[in-house]
Amino acid sequence: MSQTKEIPLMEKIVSLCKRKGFIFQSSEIYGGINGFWDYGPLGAELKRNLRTTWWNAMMREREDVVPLDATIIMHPAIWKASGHVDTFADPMSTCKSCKKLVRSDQWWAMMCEQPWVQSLAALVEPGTDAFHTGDLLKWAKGKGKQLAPNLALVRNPEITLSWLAQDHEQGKRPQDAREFYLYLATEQRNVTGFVTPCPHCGGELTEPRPFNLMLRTHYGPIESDDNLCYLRPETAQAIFAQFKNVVDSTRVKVPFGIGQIGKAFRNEITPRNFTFRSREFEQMELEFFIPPDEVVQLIHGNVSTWSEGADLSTPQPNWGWEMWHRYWVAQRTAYYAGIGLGPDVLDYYWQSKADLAHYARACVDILFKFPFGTEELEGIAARGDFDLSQHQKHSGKPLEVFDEELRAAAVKLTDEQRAAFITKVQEDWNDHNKSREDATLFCERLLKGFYVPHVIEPSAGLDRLALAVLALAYTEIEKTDAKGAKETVTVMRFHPRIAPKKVAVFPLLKNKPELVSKARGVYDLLKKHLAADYDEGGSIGKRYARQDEAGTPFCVTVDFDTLGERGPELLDTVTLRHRDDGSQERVKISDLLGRLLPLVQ
RNA sequence: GCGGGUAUAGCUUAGUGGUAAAGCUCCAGUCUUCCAAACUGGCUAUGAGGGUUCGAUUCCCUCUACCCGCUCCA
Repeated sequence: MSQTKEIPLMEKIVSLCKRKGFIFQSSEIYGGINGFWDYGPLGAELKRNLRTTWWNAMMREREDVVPLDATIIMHPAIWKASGHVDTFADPMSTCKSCKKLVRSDQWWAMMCEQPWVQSLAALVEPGTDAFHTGDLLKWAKGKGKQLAPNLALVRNPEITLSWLAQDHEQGKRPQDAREFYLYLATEQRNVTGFVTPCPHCGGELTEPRPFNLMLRTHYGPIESDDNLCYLRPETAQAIFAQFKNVVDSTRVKVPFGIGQIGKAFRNEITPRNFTFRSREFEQMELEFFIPPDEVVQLIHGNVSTWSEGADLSTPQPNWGWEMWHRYWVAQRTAYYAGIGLGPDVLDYYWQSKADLAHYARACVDILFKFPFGTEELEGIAARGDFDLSQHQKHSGKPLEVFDEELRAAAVKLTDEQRAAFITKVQEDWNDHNKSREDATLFCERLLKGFYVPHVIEPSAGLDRLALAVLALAYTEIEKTDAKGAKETVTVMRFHPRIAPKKVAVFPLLKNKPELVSKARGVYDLLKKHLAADYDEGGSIGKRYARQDEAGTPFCVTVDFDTLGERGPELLDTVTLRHRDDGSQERVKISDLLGRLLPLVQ
């Protein structure tokens, strides 16, 4: 069979996911539902394994992180405090001409970057809004035609400019540059009112429509505004909301973390790329609480900041936020390497100051090279004390911790040292646009031993990780069969730790009862400790191929040697076959678990 | 939400205004001593709803889902 066209890799992966039971479309028999995906038998195991690796690496194997499992629906005030009610309702406009989507809050910023706006700005006298109608007319017929073809000024310069002239005669002039562009975009002002121009082509933008990205529901049987609530758009906020309870119930001390794995929901505008962006997804989030640098300074007399090559292996008491942030990037990188995602498939994107949310100090995205592009797998943000402070403010409940060392250090300060410390904090905070009052209050509490911890947030998407792992595992091998015909076989090369099934057991032949019962026995032995599979259908080669597609790293075959037919030295030994190179070795049944368990755990 | 494309079995494809074909997969059996063997038999499909028509999988409309762009960033 000659392949007439090359099927894109992503389509092959989607097809395999369905065929083998990794991922199905949600509600498929009813036509499916946009942005929702189900995990089939193999996918459910795969995801569970990934979840477990995160849980173990982030919590079980550490002394300083504890878990939480909070509800999906929480008090709606949480989302007010976190800012999601506001920021997740971005109003958007569509251009009636070029159909592009524009976020209303970014309209002016986009405008300023456009060549047509910049070339127009050159015609307007800086600072005065003074301009020559002749210049504008000339622009409209020349540059404007190329740069902003759908702008009213370009399509119909005389009429458009007449409004400007008319207002001008009456002493009205555009208040600012923004309004100036509204004039230039408006042709029939008496009919349409002012038109907002599309930054891309100058065409007319629709009225902004709200895009609320949170899914809503109501608690209680009667729907009303009083019981409106949201399905959480992230798991993180529950951690902040329960921060105090965790601190009070577990004897944790800063620095420490709270981790959580759970579902989150976002009404994405366009779910896309298979499960990569879906409306219901699972997050694995850690909020790691650290002392503010000011606290570290006071207790230790210095703050360790990051420099190239700094040792990030073991946390130090004098680490500042920057070190902790880098530390978690290193930790997460090591985690990914441990499940097979090495440096060759990962990338990092350090957000620039302009990209950062206003409260964030730094954020790095860990990216994976997906078949459809290099996209985010996890974000690691240094969020300062924004979240806890917001909840402290909105709830009215103190979310500070008390640090005995801190108080002891503060007590030792002389009055001059205290004053100098406070002045220094006020200056530093001023540089970050924070008020002097806030700084003073912060110092007051701090010198008594109280502070609101800062947070480093490694936040990973489980579904994205599952997709990454599927994409990475997918391998096609060209084979030539006995007749010389070429065929392509698929092998899912999962890291053994995350493979859905660890081992499959076969009798060499299914019509020999002795082989079957022996193989069953081996299967019963293994399945108590490993995700194991038993198969006696088809030929031995077919069974290997089936397991290769499922990504099972090991197959065990019971043959006549196992029964001792060729002598006692091979009695109770089996063939252990390795997925990736097809190699085989002879292993005693009693040694199997000892061999396999270390490889898959 | 807007624009473009797609929709036939579990998968990959064929085909037709007159009741859908094939390969692979899957299941059962015969056989088979280690990488999708062979043989026999079997299950399974025109995304949903309307319209035109004597008759629609085929033509038209609507919806849904998927893919590509605008947008988004766990």
